[in-house]
Amino acid sequence: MALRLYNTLTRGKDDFVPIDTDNVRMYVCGPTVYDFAHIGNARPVIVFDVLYRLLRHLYGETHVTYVRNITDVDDKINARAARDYPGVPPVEAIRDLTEKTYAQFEQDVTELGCLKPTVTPRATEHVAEMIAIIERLIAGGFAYVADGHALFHVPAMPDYGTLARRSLDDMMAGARVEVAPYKRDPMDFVLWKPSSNDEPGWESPWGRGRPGWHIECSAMSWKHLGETFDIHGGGIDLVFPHHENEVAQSRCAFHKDVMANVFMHNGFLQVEGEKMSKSLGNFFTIRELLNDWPGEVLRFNMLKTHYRQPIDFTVKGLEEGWKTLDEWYAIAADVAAGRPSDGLIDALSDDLNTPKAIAELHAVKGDAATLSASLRLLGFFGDSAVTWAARRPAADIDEVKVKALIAARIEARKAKNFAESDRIRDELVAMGVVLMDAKNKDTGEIETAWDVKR
RNA sequence: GGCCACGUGGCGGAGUGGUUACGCAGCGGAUUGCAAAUCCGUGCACGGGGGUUCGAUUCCCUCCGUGGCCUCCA
Repeated sequence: MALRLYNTLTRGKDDFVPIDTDNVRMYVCGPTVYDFAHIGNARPVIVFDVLYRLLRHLYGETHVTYVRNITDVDDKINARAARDYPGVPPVEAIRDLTEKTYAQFEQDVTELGCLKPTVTPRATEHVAEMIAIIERLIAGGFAYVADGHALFHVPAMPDYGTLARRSLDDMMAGARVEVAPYKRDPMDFVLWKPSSNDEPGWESPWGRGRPGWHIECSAMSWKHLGETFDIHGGGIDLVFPHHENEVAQSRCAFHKDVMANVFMHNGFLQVEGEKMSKSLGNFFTIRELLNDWPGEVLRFNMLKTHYRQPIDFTVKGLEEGWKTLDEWYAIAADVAAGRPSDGLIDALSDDLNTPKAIAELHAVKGDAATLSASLRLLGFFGDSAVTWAARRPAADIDEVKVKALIAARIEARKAKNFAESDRIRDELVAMGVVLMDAKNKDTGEIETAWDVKR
C-alpha cells in the first residue's frame, strides 16, 4: 500500500510523493528548551520518530533526512538564563542553560525509544541565514524596517492564511492584541527585534538584536533541507501563527508556491481527562514519569491513540500497556527479527494508523520473528526479555518469609491439608504475593512460582 | 464572539453506505484439591433530532456536549 498522509494544507489524506526519493526531507519543530520537557512535548517527538522509522523502512535508511530544531533563544529562555546565570553575558548564559536543558531532553527522548534526528540545529547558530532571509524579504517588498525592528508585511502576501484557513478579515475581527505603533498593519509580525544590553543579541543590518520566533525555522529548514522540502511537522497549536508565518517567510523569500508539501500536526494531550496544567496539579515532566514507568510503556501509550486525535494519558492506560509489553517481551524480545508484518506496514502507511498497527501486532502474536521485527520497526525492544522483566519496581516484600511460607504450603498440600494450604496462600495474597503452581514435567513434583500482585 | 476538531460497547480505541477491528475488564468452559497463570469460547456500541438512500454508526442539516486556536503553549 502506498504511503498516504493527512495534510493540513489540503485537509485530506494525500498520496505521499517525495520531491527526491533518494533524499526524503522532514522538518519537525522541536522543543523550546528552558526547563524539563513535559509529557505533552513527548507526543510529537514520538509520533514523528515513528514516521521517520517508517520512511527509512520505505525509502532506505540513508535516504531520509530528519531535522528537528532546538529553539535556544526566546524570551522565556532569556528570562530564565538571566535569573540562573547572573553576571554572565546573555549569549553565553542562554547557551549554558540550553546546553544543559537539551542534554536532559535528549536523554529523555532516547529513553522513549526515539532515534536521533539526522540534524538537530540550533537557532543561535543560524543567525546568518536568518539575516539573509530577512534581507531577501525586504528586497522583495515583503518586509520593512521600522524602529529597530524588521517586520513581515502580511498584506504583501495575497494568499497569507491558507494553511490555517483564515481570512485576513477574520483575523482582524478576532484580534485582541495591542498593535505596536511601528507596525504598518496590525497583522504584521516581527522578523527581528532590537535587544537591550542585558538581552542576548547579534549584530545585524538593523542593529544589535535577536530573531522573532518564526524566522529560525525558515532559516534552519532552508539550510538543512533546501528552499522546499517534503514534510513539516509539529503540534496542532503551531498551525497558527507559527507555521503560517514560516510559510509566509519561506515562500516569499524564495518565491515558491510551497514551503513544504505536507504539513502534519499532532493533537493535544490530556491527563486523566483534564488539560494538563500546573494549576490543576497534573503537570508531568517526562523525567518524572520515567521514574515510575519504562520509557517504552510511555511510548506505547502514546501510540495507542491515532496521532491526530486528542490523547488522554491515564495511569490505567499505562498499566494496561505495560502488561501488553510484558507479554510481547516474553514472546519475542530475544527472538531474531524476521520481516515486519505487511499488515503493520499497511496500517502505518495509512496516515500513521498506530492503533491499527497495534491491533496487527496482536494478530501476529503467534509468530515471534514477525512480532520481533514489527516491534523493532516501531521502536520497541530496546531491552532483553530479562532486563525488561527486571524493570518492575522491586516490591517491599520479605523474600525469605515468602519462600518459607511457600515451603510450608507445599508440605501442607503433600499432607492433603488443604485448609492449611489455602490459609497460607491467603496470607501471601494479603502480603501482595500471588502464587502459580506448576507440575515439573520431569519429576512430577509440584513447584510454586510467585509474583508480586499488580 | 470568529475559526476548527471531536462525541463509538464497562473502559481504552480503530474503521466502514449494507458482512458486529482490536486490546483491557466481565462472563462461560478446559485445566487446578481450590486458586493463580494459560488456553478455548462469548455478550455488549456507534450523543439527541431531522434529512438523503432500498439501507447510515458511516453522507447532509440542526441541536446538545467536550476540547483546541484566535495571546511566541507540542
